[in-house]
Amino acid sequence: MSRYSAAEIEAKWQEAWDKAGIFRATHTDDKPKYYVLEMFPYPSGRIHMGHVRNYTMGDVIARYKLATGHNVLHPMGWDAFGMPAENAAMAIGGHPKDWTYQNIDDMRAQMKPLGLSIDWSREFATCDPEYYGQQQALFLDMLEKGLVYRKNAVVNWDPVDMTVLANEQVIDGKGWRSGAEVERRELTQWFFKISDFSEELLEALDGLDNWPAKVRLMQENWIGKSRGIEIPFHRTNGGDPVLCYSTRPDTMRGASFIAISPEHPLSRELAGGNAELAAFIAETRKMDTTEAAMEKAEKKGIDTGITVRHPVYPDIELPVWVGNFVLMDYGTGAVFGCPAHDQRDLDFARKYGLDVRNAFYMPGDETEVENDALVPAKSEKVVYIDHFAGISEVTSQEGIDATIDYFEANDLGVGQVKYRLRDWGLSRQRYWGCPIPVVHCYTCGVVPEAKENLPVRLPDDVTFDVPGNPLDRHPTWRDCTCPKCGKPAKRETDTMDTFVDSSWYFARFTAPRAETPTDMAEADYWMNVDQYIGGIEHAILHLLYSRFFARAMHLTGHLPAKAIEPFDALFTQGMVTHEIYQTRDGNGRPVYHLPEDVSDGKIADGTKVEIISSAKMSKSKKNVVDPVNIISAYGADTARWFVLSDSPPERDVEWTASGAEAAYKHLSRVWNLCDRIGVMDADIPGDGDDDLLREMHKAIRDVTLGVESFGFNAAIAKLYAFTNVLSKSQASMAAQKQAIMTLAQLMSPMTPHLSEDIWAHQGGEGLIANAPWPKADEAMLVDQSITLPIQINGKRRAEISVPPDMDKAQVEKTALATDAVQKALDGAQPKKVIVVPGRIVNVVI
RNA sequence: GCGGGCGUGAUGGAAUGGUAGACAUAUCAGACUUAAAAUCUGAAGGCCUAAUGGCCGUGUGGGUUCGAGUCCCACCGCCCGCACCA
Repeated sequence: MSRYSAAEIEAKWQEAWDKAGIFRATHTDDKPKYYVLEMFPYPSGRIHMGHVRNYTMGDVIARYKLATGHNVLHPMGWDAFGMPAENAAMAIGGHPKDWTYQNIDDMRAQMKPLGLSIDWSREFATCDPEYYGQQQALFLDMLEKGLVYRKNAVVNWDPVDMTVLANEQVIDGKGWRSGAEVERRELTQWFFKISDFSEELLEALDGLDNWPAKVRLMQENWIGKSRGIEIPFHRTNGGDPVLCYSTRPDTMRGASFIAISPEHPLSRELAGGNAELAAFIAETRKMDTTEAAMEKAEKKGIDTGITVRHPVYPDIELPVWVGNFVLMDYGTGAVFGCPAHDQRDLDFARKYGLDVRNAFYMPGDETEVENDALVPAKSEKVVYIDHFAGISEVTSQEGIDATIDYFEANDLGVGQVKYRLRDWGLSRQRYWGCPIPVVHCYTCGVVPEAKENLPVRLPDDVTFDVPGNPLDRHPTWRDCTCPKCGKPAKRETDTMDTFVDSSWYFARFTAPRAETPTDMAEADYWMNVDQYIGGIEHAILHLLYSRFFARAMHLTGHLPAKAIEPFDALFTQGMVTHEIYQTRDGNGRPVYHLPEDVSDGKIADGTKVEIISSAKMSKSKKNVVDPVNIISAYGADTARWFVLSDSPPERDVEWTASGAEAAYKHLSRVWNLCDRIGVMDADIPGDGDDDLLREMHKAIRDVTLGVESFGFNAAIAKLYAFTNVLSKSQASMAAQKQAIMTLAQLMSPMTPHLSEDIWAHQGGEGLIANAPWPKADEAMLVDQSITLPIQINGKRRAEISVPPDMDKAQVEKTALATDAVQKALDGAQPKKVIVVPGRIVNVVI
């Protein structure tokens, strides 16, 4: 008897698939196409279990679709630009390009043994000039269509390193390397006009039926449509009115101050003659640029001394403050504060001694607001106090609408629909990204690079020994000639946000070697992505940007109209987690240990480790398991089987050594089962063939349903159960052979190598990867009899065994005749009997 | 702070509003073995009971329903995103 040797069979079948070329995707019209895509990886150097889980899920779908007669496109590439390559160059020397391509080679080598059904002939990296050159062409087309423009925007500036910092490089308001206080600095930068598409991106969410509802909701909130009003507040002693935007104009009666952003033109103007104000504005510049930091920071303000008149209660004068919590990017950069109905405004008012005035009460409760703002739901009824539009007890929503109508009718303001969504700033002051293909001509100004000069290649001869962007100090690259007038010009030294690279790669996969960004015939055939799979962390930015890009590519003639929503179905998978093992050093600081260095809860020197509950695998906590080690110990099929079992795909899965071991044992059991069935006589008449085949058809039904609905864990549980039935079965060899071959087929999307081997062993024809998916026989799914639980007042008290097709009246009669029901009734009549056919009987007494 | 999600045995989890705990891990018992490992068989939510059986039980509190893990409301805890991380 042979033993299950994963290493041997996996290499063998991977070679067989390669030789047969069955995963090569070609455009043919005799089969329906199916495009399955997993979010491509950043080439950090090693694959991790999260990748294994993501690609295994995609592979299950791809292989299942192949077996169900589809022409499958399942590509893979590399999201290869980004900061880590530059950080590595700074930390350990070398060149970002060498580092990146080496990592890609390493990761491809680690990925191949997984046996994924990927068409490697379509592979590319976003840092290939062939890719980013096409991206530059796209950029120029978008520029021509007016989808790109320049404006000033704020960045995190490290005054010591003299460089722009990403948000993640700002720790507690300080630069991660220099430790210097980070400042906000304005630079002229390139923007995509995604805000022009706010309404469309919002409305189209409705059609994305196969996206998780939570992702659609998150995008809806991100776009943040609101109906409000712009109200000019006239200054009491002259000057331009202060234009405020509000979504709650119904609270106007409670307005007690105006707050403007530190970046508001009026703030800047006043700062000129007001040292205290100038200092305050300078202080707010030392806040980092993240929204979370802004929101969490203490709300501070300074009185400008200016006052404005309330538009409907002219005796009320409101002070104008500069507030660090007012965003210049949203609305008009100025708001009126209504402390009674907004907690933030209330805190601000209490801090600075400003008035608090209710605009409404709750019906029957005329208490003035003290410490808790009164913020009822918009659908709740409130009683407005002395409202100028004459309304009294209505919902807040009706109050808002009535107020806007009144303001518009009396020329006091203009109703406005606004979106929270801001334009997408794509400029990055970094080397390792796609160069923005424009030049700054000393004569003509900003001039797009000529298309025949693309790609604008990154120069290779750069160093990272001095801070800042190497492109900025590279004279031969930076200095160029103007494509328009031929006179001297300076190349744009900013590169593109890496989100640009990942916003259209799915389209490029349809024709990865095309001389234009896409080949319309191929894009028309392969688009859309039928199933997209990736992490929930991309729910907003990457997916929203891709939706915008698909529209932009349609407008510039690079995608057909049907592809403006590029992802038909989206699945967001959970993370792979692991326990954290730590000991303490002499100073009591934690020291982390790799799982492979811990046995029996101890490290090599015998010290006991503290176990911290499972968290996302991360290098810093050392709670990582290297897939390469797992594959060499147990094989790819075990790794694939385990990451799919136990947890539902959308939830986190905890990697445990015992779980991996169990997966391996199970696959060995299946292998041994196949071996046994192979060696016994095929003619032994058996017992219970019908029972075994009935279970087999149920397994076909359940596993098919599981694979189609991303219930991989449930499908695997069913496969365990069916294997248990088969291993105990006394059925004839013919029936057992049929059962094991079907089992191999049902397992083949998850454990393709083992399944091929069983298939070959049992004399199956060709490759199992090409074999048509089994179909469940309806007639075999019906049981001879079913067990119905009998409830009395909703509690289970008995059960009856009845034929599945017994009619309701007969079921009721049988149920009422049981001892438990008779005893409970004690001669009385039941109040009600509920019979749910095939499910349950409930007797209400 | 804002937006989104999750919460079920010792553990991971299963359950179209219809028998809560499928399947697996860990545990315990038995078989095989000189022994161990491996393998195979079986037990098992908690409490009470000799047993039959009963009571309790899906983060907490309330509600809808003949019936709630599932739907609604409030609260608690944990996780993710917040626009220059990918």
